[in-house]
Amino acid sequence: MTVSVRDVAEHAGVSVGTVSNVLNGKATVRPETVERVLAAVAELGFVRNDAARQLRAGVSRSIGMIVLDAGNPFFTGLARAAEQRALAEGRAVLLANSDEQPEREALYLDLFEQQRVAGLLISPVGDAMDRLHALHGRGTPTVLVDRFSDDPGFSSVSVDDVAGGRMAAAHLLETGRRRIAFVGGPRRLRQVADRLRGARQALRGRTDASLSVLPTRALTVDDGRRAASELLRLPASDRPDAVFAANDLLAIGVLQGVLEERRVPGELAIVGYDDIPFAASMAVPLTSVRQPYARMGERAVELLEREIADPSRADREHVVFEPELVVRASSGVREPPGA
Amino acid sequence: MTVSVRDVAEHAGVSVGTVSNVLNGKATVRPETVERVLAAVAELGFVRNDAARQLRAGVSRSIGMIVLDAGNPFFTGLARAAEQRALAEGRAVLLANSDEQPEREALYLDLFEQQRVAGLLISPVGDAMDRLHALHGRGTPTVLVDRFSDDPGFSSVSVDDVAGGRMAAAHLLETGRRRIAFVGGPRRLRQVADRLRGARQALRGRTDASLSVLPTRALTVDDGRRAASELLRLPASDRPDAVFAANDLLAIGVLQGVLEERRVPGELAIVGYDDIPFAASMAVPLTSVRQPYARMGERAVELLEREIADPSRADREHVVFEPELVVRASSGVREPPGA
DNA sequence: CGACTGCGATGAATCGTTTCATCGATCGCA
DNA sequence: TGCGATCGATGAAACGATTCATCGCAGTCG
Repeated sequence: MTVSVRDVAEHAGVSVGTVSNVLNGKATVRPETVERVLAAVAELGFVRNDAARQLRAGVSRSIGMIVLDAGNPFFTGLARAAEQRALAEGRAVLLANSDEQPEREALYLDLFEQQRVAGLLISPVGDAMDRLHALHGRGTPTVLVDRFSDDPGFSSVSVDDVAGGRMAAAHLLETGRRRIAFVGGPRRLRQVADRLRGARQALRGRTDASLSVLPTRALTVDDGRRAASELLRLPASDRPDAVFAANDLLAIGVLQGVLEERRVPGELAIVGYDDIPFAASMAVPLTSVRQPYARMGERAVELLEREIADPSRADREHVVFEPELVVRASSGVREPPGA
Repeated sequence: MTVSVRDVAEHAGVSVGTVSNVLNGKATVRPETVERVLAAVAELGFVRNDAARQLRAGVSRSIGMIVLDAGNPFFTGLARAAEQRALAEGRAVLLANSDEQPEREALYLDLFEQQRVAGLLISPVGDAMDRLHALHGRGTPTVLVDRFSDDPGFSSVSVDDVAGGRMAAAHLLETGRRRIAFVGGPRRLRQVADRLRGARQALRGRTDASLSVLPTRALTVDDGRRAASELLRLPASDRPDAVFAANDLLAIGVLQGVLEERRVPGELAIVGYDDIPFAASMAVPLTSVRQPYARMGERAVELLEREIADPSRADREHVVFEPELVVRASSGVREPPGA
């Protein structure tokens, strides 16, 4: 049924070892022999069996990447940059989506470890550190993405989410808002917890302002809509005058839900997080905290390559990027012309 | 270094065959033996080597999926639905992004074939049919996605893009537009060619209306912006009064580029394609042609499973979904309340 | 002329799992 | 008691590519 190196060898009148050498570009084969082998490969339609190769070689040439939400442009941008960088290194990136569910994350971790991927990039759901340690200890190079690792065992690439949260809340305070609602969840996601923490820091010591928390099940547009309808059901006296959403998808959902009944930004200012490409062109352009996702993806692959090349534990590195506040109309500030 | 079944067998005091039987849930093992083996597995931290398993079994349990643009919410939605459906079947989906580039597509086709994936879902870039035939002939079950196959060799799941294009253009004509510009490319993408063809059909026989074509390099927001600046550079007499964009990303780009200088929809109506979740909440909510991506993804996996189960060539099937026009403000029609 | 060198090519051993023919023990039944 | 059937368990063979010790041969040198 399947064509193997043995068939190719026979057809070309050489040994299997020679076929393998040709396939792998070893220098010790005479040009005319190379040609004969390649002709046989083409004629028989031979396709290398990667399982057999890997079995012998020990590891694959792919790296696995597990993101929290493949539907979020932030993560697809991150993945795209990582893929680009990895292809330059001759590696493919296999993308998996944990969907913020620990079970799905576990499933893909198993899959990737069984496949003996060369390395792993992951935005952990939150309680996966034990599993990751185990996997890491068994020899899978791992880099945490969008997650600062206090753990010296892992390299990581992250953005200072506490600072980002602080910037968002400070901006709202500066522009006169006093009743801020944080919309986001689940709390086990570090990103969510940190952004909330940052917002709390900005409020610290301010007796004239308050921060309430409206938890969501996930970070999606739908959850944002649901949050909006909850906000609208509140009696006017309890209603916030600003929303800080844990990411742009939520912010967009809130915007959609609130837009018909309430004036944004007049009565309700909105700030999101991630500055996804769509944020700028919303019905009310969204103020957001920008993360340099392209550089993050590249840097993550670079750290991973370094660990793959030398798994000695000496040189773990934690790269922390600074977020940047991008002010647009949704927070009630005139959009600067040309922005 | 690595722990193998042999080590587990030794540690549990059984044979390798028994370990394998336990691992695969074969019924012929005594419960207490099962327990002993599982204990050894846990204690030694054994992780099955998928390469070896596949080598023996012949094919993997994953299916490969190659999409044109992982940054497009339409494709991520499609992939997500496919993944959901495949997980129910006990299979993982490995997602790859051809980025509309034939070379990247070829690279991932090679990768997936070498990995002997159980099946393949693909939105081909356009000129890949020869390669696909070869791969298919060598035994990889394949289903074309978002691409009607005139080719009886492949099952396919698609939307009638010609009808979609017709609907979009007809809508613009009905609402009084006469100078329509089609923005999209590259033409080798069947989706682009078909939507344009549909638009042409709607214009057929109309001497009072015209359709010009503004080609783009790809289907991205950036290309849409570029197209917008080209449109704005035209002398007023040549300027179109409507744009039909080949997908929503382009349409959003056009909207962004045009918004400051020109009134949408007054002077320029815009219709997009895909109805991605962000379309409804744009600065000017986007009229678009909706595709049922979730059902498409599910159906594609179902067709693929059928072909995996029985690769006999009798029952290729071509599922064609009907698109649906969703009218919003960007085409100059009042958005119905509550929509 | 014989020993030596280096180039090309060889093919058996190897990776870790699954499969399957086989075996020993236990049990039921005549 | 003896025979076959059943249940659990065994372990060698097989999957297909890569590796590496080895070999034949031609050319070179002393």
